[in-house]
Amino acid sequence: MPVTISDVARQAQVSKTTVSRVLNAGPEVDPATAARVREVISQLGYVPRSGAVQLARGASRTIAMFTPSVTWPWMGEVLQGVADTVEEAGYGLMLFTSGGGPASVAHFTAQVSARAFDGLAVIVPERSLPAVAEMRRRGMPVVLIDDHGHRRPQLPSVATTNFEGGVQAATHLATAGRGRPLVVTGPGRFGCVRQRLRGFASVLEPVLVAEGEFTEQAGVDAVTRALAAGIEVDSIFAHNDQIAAGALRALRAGGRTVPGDVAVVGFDDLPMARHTDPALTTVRQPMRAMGRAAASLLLAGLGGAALVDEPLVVPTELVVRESA
Amino acid sequence: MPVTISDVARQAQVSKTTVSRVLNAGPEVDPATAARVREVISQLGYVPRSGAVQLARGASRTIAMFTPSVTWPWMGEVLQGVADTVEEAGYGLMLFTSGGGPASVAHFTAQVSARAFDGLAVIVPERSLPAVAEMRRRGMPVVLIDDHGHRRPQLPSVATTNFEGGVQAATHLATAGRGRPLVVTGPGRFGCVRQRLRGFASVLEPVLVAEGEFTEQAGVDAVTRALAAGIEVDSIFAHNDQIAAGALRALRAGGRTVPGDVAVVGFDDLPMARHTDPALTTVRQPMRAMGRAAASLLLAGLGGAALVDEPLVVPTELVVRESA
DNA sequence: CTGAAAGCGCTTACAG
DNA sequence: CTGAAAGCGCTTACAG
Repeated sequence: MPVTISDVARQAQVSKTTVSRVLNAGPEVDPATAARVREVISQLGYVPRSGAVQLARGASRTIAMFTPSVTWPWMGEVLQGVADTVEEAGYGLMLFTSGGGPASVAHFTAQVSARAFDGLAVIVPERSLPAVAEMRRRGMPVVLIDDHGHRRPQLPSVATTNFEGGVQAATHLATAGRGRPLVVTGPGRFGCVRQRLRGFASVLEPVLVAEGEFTEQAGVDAVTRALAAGIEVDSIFAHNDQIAAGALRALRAGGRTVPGDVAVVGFDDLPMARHTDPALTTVRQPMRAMGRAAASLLLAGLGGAALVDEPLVVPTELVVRESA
Repeated sequence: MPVTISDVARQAQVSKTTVSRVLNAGPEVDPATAARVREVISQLGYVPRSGAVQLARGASRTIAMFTPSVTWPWMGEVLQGVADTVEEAGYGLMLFTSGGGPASVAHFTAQVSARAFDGLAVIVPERSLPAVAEMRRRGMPVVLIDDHGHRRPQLPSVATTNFEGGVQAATHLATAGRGRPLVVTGPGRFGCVRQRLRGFASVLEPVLVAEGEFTEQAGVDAVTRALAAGIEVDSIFAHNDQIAAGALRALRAGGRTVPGDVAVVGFDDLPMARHTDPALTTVRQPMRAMGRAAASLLLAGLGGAALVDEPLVVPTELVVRESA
């Protein structure tokens, strides 16, 4: 029942070859013939079966995104950036998650082997990095979306300006006359943490540093401890918005006003940053733009462009709200 | 270079038919033969090309999710639920967005016609509902994820208990001795709004009602207005967490304590609900479970089960935190 | 400019 | 239990 290329050919009184040619804008077809074929195509509502095209061409015009989880606060933005770009190119997008453990990874790996897609955008997979590198080695075009400031010389990637983000935060604070900052960082093993700190310190010194997890509780703890120790600071640079939210809470509990007594700057610009009280001034990570960039890079690679291992860097941007 | 079924057949000294049979657990194959074939398969690392299988079988073992946007606060949860379920079934998942307007919808529609996937999970598409109904009519299995309490008798769907959610909020408040509630609703055209309100009022009466958008600003406005009018309430039921966040802010600005003077209950349980101050007590919409249910329904439908139009209902759940 | 034919890599009656 | 052959719906040299 579904219409095939043969139906179109018959109806238009040409060969399947010719139909295929007008479909794919192939070598010149007689304009009149082409018009007739196009007429029949739209009349019959013909759309080539993607499975057939895929088999004949050896390519699926589909790319995949592979990520540990899709529930992370900023993941929607990345995904939307990838989805928009992929769609504009007329490609399909497959989504895979590694959160289910080895079974998930195996499922994904099988789809790679099955050639279900032509290229792959990956959010730093920690554990499964070797697996991804292996896929690349076997010829699967890959680009990493690097949210942790890791350097992966062996893979093309898109990253953001963590050092510069630290500079932006510090400059804003310094301009406002703040000179006694506390920096509440994430775990030091992350490249982004070291870079943000170095950037910040390059503008504002000396800085007090408290290292912790990337959680709200860590922010509460660090600030509560500082207050208890009698350490008086006039500003806080939190390495992500959750830490900043915790800092806000601890400051309020400690009777400090924000930004009156203490100015607070976060990092990421999660959706929740607008909902804290006061609304958070923060260094925005351009997650959607990174998603777009990754997809563009990948698409360009599929189009024949060389995929270089030098990371493509999308800049951070300071978003000024009420907390600083 | 990539290994095909022919390679396996040759190496195992059987026909492609036999290889296919062990691959698909077809009619009994001699155990010894099967073992030998399996041996060769794993030795060669053979995985059937998905495009070829798709063409030969007329099915892609892939389902699609179609949604206006992937950046909505709870969308990650839905998507994760769908992704997990689909993965467990060994299916692939394609993702499409309608946010790009007509071009997006056209892109998606083309993929439907191209039979790029076997079934479809859809987040209420508002505008494009007719298009989706049309797809269903043409034989594409569809299940709706109904986040707005609409009734779509013509399509299978999964929904949640909006009425019961209202009951849960009211019961919690009533139990705590609150008797003068203000309900800040979303737009009355949404079924979920009417149901939540009716559920609430069935327990706690009379209720003051303020209707507005589903935004934080709407919450600020409604509560600010009420306070200015000298209306004294001891509790607020907000129809989503953003409204609740606005209410919290307005209450603080008005010098009221929460939950001391006024208890506040939200709806949704967005990630931000833990980060408000005080943390929000709210009626949790089981978005991940709804995603799982939708995918399960769809998969069952592909397996031959009848897809009934009666909505599958996943219950809400009250999450008690600090605000009430 | 156009077409016949082979081929992409599987699955599936049909025979045996 | 096993295989030869046709078929799924396209694309792509190769001829003309």
